Amino acid sequence: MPKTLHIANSLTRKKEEFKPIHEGRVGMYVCGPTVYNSVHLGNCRTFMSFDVIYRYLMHLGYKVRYVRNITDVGHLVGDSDDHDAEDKISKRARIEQIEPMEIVQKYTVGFHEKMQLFNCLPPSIEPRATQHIIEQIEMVQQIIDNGYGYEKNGSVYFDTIKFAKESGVYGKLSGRILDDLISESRDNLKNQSEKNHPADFAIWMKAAPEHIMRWNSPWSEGFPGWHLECSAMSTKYLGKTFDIHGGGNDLKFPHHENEVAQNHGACGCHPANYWLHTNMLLMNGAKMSKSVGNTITPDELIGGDSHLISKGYSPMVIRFFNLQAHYSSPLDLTDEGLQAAEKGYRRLMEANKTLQAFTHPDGGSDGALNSEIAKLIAETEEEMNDDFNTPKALAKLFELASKINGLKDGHLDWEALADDTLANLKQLYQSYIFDIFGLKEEGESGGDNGVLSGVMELVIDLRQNARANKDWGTSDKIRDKLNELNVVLKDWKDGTSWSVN
RNA sequence: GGUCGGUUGGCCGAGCGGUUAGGCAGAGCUCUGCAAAAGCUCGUACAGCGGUUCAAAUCCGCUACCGACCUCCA
Repeated sequence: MPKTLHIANSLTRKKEEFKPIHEGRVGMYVCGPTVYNSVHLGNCRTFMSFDVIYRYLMHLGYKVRYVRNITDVGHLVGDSDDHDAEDKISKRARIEQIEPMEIVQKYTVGFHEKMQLFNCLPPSIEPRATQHIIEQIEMVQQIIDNGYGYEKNGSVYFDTIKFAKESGVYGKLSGRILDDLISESRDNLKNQSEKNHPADFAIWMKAAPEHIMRWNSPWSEGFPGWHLECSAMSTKYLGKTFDIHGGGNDLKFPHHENEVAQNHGACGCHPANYWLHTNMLLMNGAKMSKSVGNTITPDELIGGDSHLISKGYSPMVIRFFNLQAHYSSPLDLTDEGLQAAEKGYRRLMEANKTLQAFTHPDGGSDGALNSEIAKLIAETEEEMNDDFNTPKALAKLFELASKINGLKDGHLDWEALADDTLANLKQLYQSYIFDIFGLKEEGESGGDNGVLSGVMELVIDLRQNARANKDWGTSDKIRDKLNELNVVLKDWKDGTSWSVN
């Protein structure tokens, strides 16, 4: 387990020590959503994963500039380089019979709501493609000037084959083999319209007459290619070369590969030192897709409004569920798995409440328990340094939960625990659960001015009297009735605690 | 078809050469008026077949399944 942060770099396919370009600072770019529809649950997983990465980098003391774009133009339906292909936003606008920018607004707002629900921190900058048309046009020009772009009938294409041959870079990220790309031409050269080669891709597209979203450019009235926005905006806000580029692994090809090509083509340098790819969210063993019939929206998952699940799961349970798997592994969403996560989440939160309420009876000494706990604390940190291993770090927190419960239970001896170890443990739990994992307490009404707790104190007191008189009828009635109201009573040796479910 | 990756106990999911992952579920016990919670103990694993090694879930080969990408996708 490493003492310093190590990251699995998709570019090199190796785990490497993380070294930022500028000491103490990190620039991170993550491909955001195309806002033509409600957010896909898979999007949420990716952004939750990067949220934890963002939070952990800050925890390590880095000043992080986290850029996550909003794609609001250029993403086409179907064949991406076909003039008749429709822009995703435009298409939706036509269906809903409103302006494209109304679509963008509507689904951007919806996206932000979901991000907030899942407790994802907003990125430092959230640039939109339509706000950076000028930068994109400039980049197209640079690519042309450097000999990697060519214009045909108002559209501009990236000369992939030329770039691939000259740079030796193309295909590195996604593991494509250059020969395969080149030989592709024999198969479908015939039906290519304007491109010199099927592997070439549009960086500027001339708009068909009926195309609504269009801007003036030196080549035509048109719109930028999808891959271009990320190159242009990452360069603008993070520089020509920055630290981390992230996204779902389904973007590796062609999106990220083409992004790399564009950056090289424009400025002759590699955009990011470390590439991170999150893996897919599966539903009952397969990637969610409409044809398989295993899709579920965030709202349906939370509301329990789907035949795929037996009940609704809260956003924090879903977040916890996500933390139990490594970001680079596929995660299978199942009803049983979610139920397990729900209980695990509660157990962890309960342990934290117990822990934070601890006061050390007497300054303990350095016993076996002390070193055991100190070791687990250190290991938690090291697990996160190992490529953000949240499931492993979480496992350590659970091992610590046993210790916490043991102390509360009287099973473990306070004498064997030193004051500063307890303080460290409190600090660890607090920062991991809330700051790094981004979990939070749920179902807390708040703002009742302590009325509820006052009432509960009274009720528990009355019930305590009944119990003292062995009036089990009354005491059980109170407990049962409260249970119906989702208030759970637990009788401990030294009193009764309550919580709202 | 091509290219990657995966196959771990009832379920989810870590580990990637020697050591308990963890969560959930299950069994027994302790505590308790009962319950809940908690604690203690326990069981069932590394797809199959070969190989390398003192030692393999972990490395290599083959086979069988599964998935992703190759076309829009987080």
